[in-house]
Amino acid sequence: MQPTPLNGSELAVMRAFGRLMVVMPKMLDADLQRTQRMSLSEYQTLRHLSETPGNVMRMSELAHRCDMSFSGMTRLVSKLESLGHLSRRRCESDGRGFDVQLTEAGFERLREAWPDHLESVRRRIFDHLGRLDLGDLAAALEGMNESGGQACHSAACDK
Amino acid sequence: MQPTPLNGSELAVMRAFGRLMVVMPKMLDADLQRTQRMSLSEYQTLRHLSETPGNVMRMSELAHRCDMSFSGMTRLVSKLESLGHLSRRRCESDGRGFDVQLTEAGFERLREAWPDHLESVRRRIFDHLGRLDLGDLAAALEGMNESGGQACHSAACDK
DNA sequence: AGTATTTCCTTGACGAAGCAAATTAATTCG
DNA sequence: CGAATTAATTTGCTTCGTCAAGGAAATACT
Repeated sequence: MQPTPLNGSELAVMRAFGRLMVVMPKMLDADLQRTQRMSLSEYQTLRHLSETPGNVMRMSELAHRCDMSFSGMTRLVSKLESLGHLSRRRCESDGRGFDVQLTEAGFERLREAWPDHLESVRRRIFDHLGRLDLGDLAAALEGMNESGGQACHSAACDK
Repeated sequence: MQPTPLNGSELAVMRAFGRLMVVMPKMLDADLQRTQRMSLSEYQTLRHLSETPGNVMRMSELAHRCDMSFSGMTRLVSKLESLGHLSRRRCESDGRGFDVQLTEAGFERLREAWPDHLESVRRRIFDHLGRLDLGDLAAALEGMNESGGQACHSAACDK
């Protein structure tokens, strides 16, 4: 009672994709760790902050964008705060929340790290796209990301 | 001194890809966990065993194929052994090594799990490929997997 | 106003997986 | 053959990130 079997190419894609999911995050993380002594999640956190107006975001929003649980984000932010890359202060309009603000040092750290990260991404990903159309690929990847049904990790379900 | 900046589509691909690396493994794992009470790495381990002649493999070989460290594989195999999905016995030709053998029960478990996993992969991945050519995609993914420079996690460097 | 509910974040406990060191077996060398 | 070296796993310890529970502020209800 197979739900429609796979043909040759599909099987190849499935295998390669399966492996990629395991290996690619490790490679990108290892590259960043090696060249910049920084983890991929730290990088992503700083990047998201840097891309928001004012470089300030609520914890929840940040966790959401980074696809992490609230608790995971609390821990990561604590670490980045101790490194001086960002600061956390109670939100004025809502005393329950916290505003996370990218510091100048954090911004500097990001500027310092991104060329290496970009090089890593280029070498590990872009250099292998071959004939694939970038627009089609972007659309496909975005579709996958939205395939929702939420893994139920990721922020939404920490509580 | 940017190492060649990204154009629009490239940026979109990079962002989507970055997110996918974080989210997709969680989604596939959560799907399998929900429908089959099994983790993705358990599944992959059983699958690799099932695809080898005789359904036997050395620990190191298995770790290598699953892109896990030796230690991680030792623990995973211990768990699967306690579940009766596989058995481990000293290798005859080399007393240092162990042969891991998929049991009939393990094989059955895999047969039971794969339709759900396939459905999950189909829904999360294949349903979003749009115009992408499967052959080109497979080639690209394989290229990325080989982008080597080993993350240095993954088996090779556990020691 | 006073209590109940909900929201936002933090903390505690835990599991998965990695690295480094330890273990035991095979091999190489003198 | 016995010591030194190399190989295949395992065990100890640490880190990352999740879930479950808790605390404090805001909101809703009476």
